[in-house]
Amino acid sequence: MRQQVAKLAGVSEATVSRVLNGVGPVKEETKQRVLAAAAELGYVPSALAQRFARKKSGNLGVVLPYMAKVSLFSTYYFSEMLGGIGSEAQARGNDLLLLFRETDQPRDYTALFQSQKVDALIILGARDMPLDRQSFEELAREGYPFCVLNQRYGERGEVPPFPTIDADHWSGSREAVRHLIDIGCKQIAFINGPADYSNSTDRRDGYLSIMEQSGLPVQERLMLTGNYSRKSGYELAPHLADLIASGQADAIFAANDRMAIGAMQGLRERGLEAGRDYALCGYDDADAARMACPQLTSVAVPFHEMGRAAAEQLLAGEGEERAAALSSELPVRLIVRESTGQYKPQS
Amino acid sequence: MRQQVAKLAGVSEATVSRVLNGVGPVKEETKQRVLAAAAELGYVPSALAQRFARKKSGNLGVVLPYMAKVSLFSTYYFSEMLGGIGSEAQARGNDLLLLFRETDQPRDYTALFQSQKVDALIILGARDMPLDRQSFEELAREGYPFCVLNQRYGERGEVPPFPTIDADHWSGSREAVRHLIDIGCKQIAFINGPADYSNSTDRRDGYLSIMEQSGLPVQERLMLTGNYSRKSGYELAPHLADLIASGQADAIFAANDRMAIGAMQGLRERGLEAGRDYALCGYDDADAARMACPQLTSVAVPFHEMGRAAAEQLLAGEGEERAAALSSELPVRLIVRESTGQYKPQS
DNA sequence: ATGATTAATGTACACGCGTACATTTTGTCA
DNA sequence: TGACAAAATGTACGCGTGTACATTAATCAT
Repeated sequence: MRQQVAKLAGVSEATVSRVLNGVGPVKEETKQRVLAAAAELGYVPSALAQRFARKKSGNLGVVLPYMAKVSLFSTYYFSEMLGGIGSEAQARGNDLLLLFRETDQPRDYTALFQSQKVDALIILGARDMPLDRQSFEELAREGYPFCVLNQRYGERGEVPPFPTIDADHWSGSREAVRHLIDIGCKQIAFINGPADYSNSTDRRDGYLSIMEQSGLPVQERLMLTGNYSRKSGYELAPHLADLIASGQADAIFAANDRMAIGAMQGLRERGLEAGRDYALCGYDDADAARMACPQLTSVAVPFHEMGRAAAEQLLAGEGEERAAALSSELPVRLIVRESTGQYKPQS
Repeated sequence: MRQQVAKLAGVSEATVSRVLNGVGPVKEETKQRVLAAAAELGYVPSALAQRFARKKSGNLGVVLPYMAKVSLFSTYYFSEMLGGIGSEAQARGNDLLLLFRETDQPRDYTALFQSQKVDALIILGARDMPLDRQSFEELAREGYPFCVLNQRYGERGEVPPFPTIDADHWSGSREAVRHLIDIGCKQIAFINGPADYSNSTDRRDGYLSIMEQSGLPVQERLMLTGNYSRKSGYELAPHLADLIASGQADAIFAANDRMAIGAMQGLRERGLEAGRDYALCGYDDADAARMACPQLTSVAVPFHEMGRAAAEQLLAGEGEERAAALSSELPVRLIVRESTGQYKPQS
């Protein structure tokens, strides 16, 4: 096929290749002839052969947990990140390879590189567990380019053991709780997610930090745990209702919007309304926050930008600076809506 | 690398290839020697070279509209389908190649095949527009394996001009409206989406069909149009509020959950509550339906199964039957919840 | 024991590109 | 005009597989 183009243009195959790749010195007139011939014959180079010859797959792999039935994660979360990754990858001429990982059944990431299926890897929905950590350490040891999103390893502030792009959930949590305190709440219940997400521990630390800083006592019975699903928030409602009804809680800060909405629904069944009987703040600012009944005060996380930044960092060419490692913790922003906006605790 | 394995196992490279691919007769003992040698050396075949040699990319392409800022589509919709496609592709050893298409800027689908980037293609979020149609007709003409999801071309009941997998939205719409009629509603407003989705026209036809069948007059002023976004539903609220307040409407059927929720929110601002002052039914049964304030009656669409079926159909090997074309219209199911369940119109 | 059949393995090469290197053409300066 | 550098193009080959075909080893029926 390329041969036919070469013949039609009256040049060698090598020149065809040079023209199509814009490499090496080529006479303008020759270039036009080749281009015309290629168009004439409808020649499209085989990406398979190109990649094989270049020894580059041209693929950016994206690993995401496969949520069979229950979706613990918000689809918002992933589609935002995917969008960011996709736009950057596309701009740089890379394709996106989607890799589902069954939960607790981690894929062999190194094999993805060894088989040259991907040139770089972005991992979503990772947790801080021995198995995950081990995989990532191996990747780092072998020097493969990869990046874990929205998850931190190692202590906050320290230089991470491998590339990650996270958001500043500690500050986000502080801002959320500070807002609750600002509007007069004093007994703030906290629904966190599983501790094997740094997301969860960071939010807990932020909560504890601002509570202490504000001179409010931290009470064990106000610290609850769900699994980031709506249902888990819903199931905590009976307990929360007791706390609120007995005056032991006047606000709820949930580690994500889905749990916040679940709790809200459960509390409504018990006659308690967010924004009236208690203040409620979620996290993530998913579209669900705007769909909720009293619209949800929440913390907006730049998922899209996180994805974009990760892709940029991984696909950055030779010429570009690798200044990414610094800003690997992106800022978040509190969005105040009805679920806290109209609430006034009866001090 | 493969050479080293061959040497270590004391065989030729061809035998290594045979063992690893399980092809041709190989003595058991030889097989074990080769496997041991491969494991010993940590040999992983290059997918790049394999695909090049086999002239198969091993990729199933998935085209989805890139929603820059506004997300007209529910992420639920796409992530469900993606999940279905992914599980089936993974089971068959294919990779998923994600291809974003900027709205109104269609990619050259044939080039994807010509460049051998994909072996088959699934298209999500397509519309019935000249540009889309043209692309698909070309694909069909060239004989490339592809499938359009949740969109129909040609008349209902006719054999489609190219492979599609759709759900029976005509019946879904009928069921939804029939339910509204069953609970006593007589003046049912209908918020539809843009007419260039067969989804929309099918729902409209279903609406008209059941209204007529039930002897209810169809009134122009009750037929509204949004663009499937929450906002578009919200913006119709003033008009809807007038209709309801003046007794000209007692129910709303929205073509998706997001518009339903938008309308519900707008109506709430005007003192009208779904399930109390009017009945409300959405469509899609997205997770948002369960998060909404009165939980939303909706029509569940088997997005996951649609994706799975499409992938199955496209990746079906030689041995398997190609019995898919028949059942290209999957059934949907009405899910009754609070937004209609408790409503009793004052007849 | 011998030929015929089949199993097991080896040899050789194509796949379609990119590119190092060799070669030819063009341009420049004296 | 000739010598030389630079630009333009051609030639040749490697990339790592899969596999058609050739070859050798094993099995079996007679």
